Formats: sequence, structure tokens, C-alpha cells
Amino acid sequence: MSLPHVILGLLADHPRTGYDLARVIEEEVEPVWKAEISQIYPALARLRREGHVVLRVLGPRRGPHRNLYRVTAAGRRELRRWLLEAPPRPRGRDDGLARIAFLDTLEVPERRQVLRGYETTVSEEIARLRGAPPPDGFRREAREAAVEKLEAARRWARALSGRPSLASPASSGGKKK
Amino acid sequence: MSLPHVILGLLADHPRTGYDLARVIEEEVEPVWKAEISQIYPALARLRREGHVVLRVLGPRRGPHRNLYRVTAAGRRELRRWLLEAPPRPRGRDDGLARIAFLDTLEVPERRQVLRGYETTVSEEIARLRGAPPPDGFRREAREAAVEKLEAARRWARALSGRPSLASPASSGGKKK
DNA sequence: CCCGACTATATCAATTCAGATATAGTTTTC
DNA sequence: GAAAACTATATCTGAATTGATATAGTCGGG
Repeated sequence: MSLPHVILGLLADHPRTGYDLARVIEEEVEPVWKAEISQIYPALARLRREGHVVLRVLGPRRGPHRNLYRVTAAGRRELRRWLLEAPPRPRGRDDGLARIAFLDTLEVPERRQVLRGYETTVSEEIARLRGAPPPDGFRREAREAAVEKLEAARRWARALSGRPSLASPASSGGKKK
Repeated sequence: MSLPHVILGLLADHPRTGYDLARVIEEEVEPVWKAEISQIYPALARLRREGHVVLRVLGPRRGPHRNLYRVTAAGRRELRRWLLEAPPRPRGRDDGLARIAFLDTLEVPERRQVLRGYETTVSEEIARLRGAPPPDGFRREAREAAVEKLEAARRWARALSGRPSLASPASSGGKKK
């Protein structure tokens, strides 16, 4: 849903090849959006069909031929339209938290183990993002926001696994049927 | 990737129908994982093929016939295996933040508008989750974690939109690349 | 000169996900 | 007593996403 617009946003800066887009997305946009190279070529083809980008082939004078994509005026309009549109509800999907949601079925020591595993995964991701060179402009801000979210998750996990008892939290309101 | 395991986790509690699973996922698991009803039936069929659940048909004595699914011992083993497995790196996809990453291309007043839009969307989601009756046990904890993440995003958005200047952030301090 | 690494474009199959639609009985409401 | 809403199962289309693979040129070492 958003990939074509992420591509338009990157191309708004300056023209790029598909391969280049894949690299920039991985290095600079990644925590906020990600895409495999195999997704990018079809997306570019579609953007081209819709007239949002144009393609210039750089002949194979030195190197393999390169397809350089450039945003059109229509592409910039579409980018603008998308930016001003209200974002959809957050997707909310977290493999790590999904595991924690079903911790009831494990013994207490194993619960601790899973929580530590989640904490580790989150910490690794934070370190990875903090270690990488920060992008410029609002791409940096957006990445920062993603890190803040991860740090909130880590704080939460630490607080929970630091609790003396990891008994199944009882329902405070009593059970309904 | 995780949906079959979420289903196993819910069935570990007690047997349920597909429709019931859809309802519980939406009401109790949602911020952490979500699934349309159209995803659940195929997932159940596959779990059945793999011997992780069995199906008992409740004849249409009163009402339409209901397919009640129950976890098998193999299903519980698979659930346990998945719970103890290290979670993958967080997916990191956020439509709202993706917009913010490309704010450079807009005029300053519009940047503020987009930030407010993000803040609103996040706030609405928090309110929705806080308003709904909390689930039991670790499902409640996991939802709480999801809310913490959302609140971190909101704090970040507020801090940014409260800034007097929303000029494109230069590589702060750093002397260019 | 060959090997491996890197740049580059591209396709394929498989899965996941979203949205819509079809059917049918039951319960609630006007 | 008819309409509307709810429970319930199920399928279909299309799009998004993932992971793997194929091709081919350039560049630096050994």
C-alpha cells in the first residue's frame, strides 16, 4: 500500500535505479518501511504504467545497462496527496509480543526465558539502528521515532521480567463468561 | 507466519469455532496480531492437515452447524516449540511514520498538519485499546506492551510538532556526510 | 586467466493478507 | 410477521510480501 509512495518520496530527491532504491530503503527507511528488491521492480513498473515515474535507460557504455527512474509532475502530485491523507490505523503485528501473549501455557522459568529472548531481539534491533549512520532530514526523525517505539517495548519487557513472580496475572475484574 | 500459532495458543485454553477465533483475535489479541476471518479458515484447515488440531462437528440441532476445533498433543508441542523459539526481527512497518519520513517535500505548515494527523491516529488507537475490556493473563500484558509502544510514538510526535521550527532538520552537529 | 564480490535487472513460486460475496439458520426488533 | 442483525462456514479475487533463482557485466586478487 505504501511502497509505491515510499519510492516516489525517495525519487523526489533525485533519480535512482531500482537497485539503488533497494539499498536506500534498507539503509535509511528500514525501520519504518521495508521492501525486498523483488517487490521494487514490479512497483516501479506499475508507477511507470500510471505515469508517476519515467525511465531513462543508461546505455551499457561502461557496465550493465541501468534503468534510471525519475518522478513526473503527476508523481509529485500523487506523493503530496498521499502525504496529506490520514494514515490508516497502525498495523500492529509483533511476532515477539505474540509469543508473550500466550505465556500462560508455559512453566514459570520458561516464561522468563521467553521474555529475555524478546528483550534481546529488541535490543539487537535498537543497537543495529543506533549503529548505522543516520539518514538526513525527516528520514532521520522517522527512524528516531521507530527507535523510541522499540525502547518503550524494551522498558516494558525489562519491567515485566524483573518482577519477582511471573504467575499468570489474574483478571482484576473477575471473570466474565 | 505466526497466525497458526496464535490460533494454537487460543485453542490451548479451550476449544473454539473459527468464528469465535476471529472474534477473540479482534477483541483480545488485536494490537499484537490481527487476522481476517478469511485467513482463519484456511489456517485451521492447514493446522488440521498437520495434525495440530482436530475438528468436531456439532450437528445442526439448534442453529447452523458449528465446527469446533481442539488442539492435539502435537499441537501443544508445536505451540511450545514456537514460544521458545527466538522471535524474528521486528517487522517495522508504520504507514504514519512512512509519511513523516518524506515531509521534506512539503511546505512547513503542511508538515505540521501531517504530524498532527499522525498524532490523532495514534491517539485514537490508544483510546480504542484503553476503552476495550482488557483480556486475561498474559494477553493483557502483551496488549499493554503494544499500548506502551503507541504512547512512545505519540510522545515523540508531540515533541516534534511542538518544535517552533519545522525546517528540514539538517545533519545536526555533524559536518555533512 | 579464473574466482569471488559487487552491481544490476528481472522473474518465479509460495504465502500472507485484505475485501468482498454467498449461503443459511437464529434471534431480536419494530 | 417481516425485516434486520447476528452467528457461522466458506470461497474467490487481487494485492502484498517473501525467498529463491537466473542472467550478465565489472572489478580486484591471486
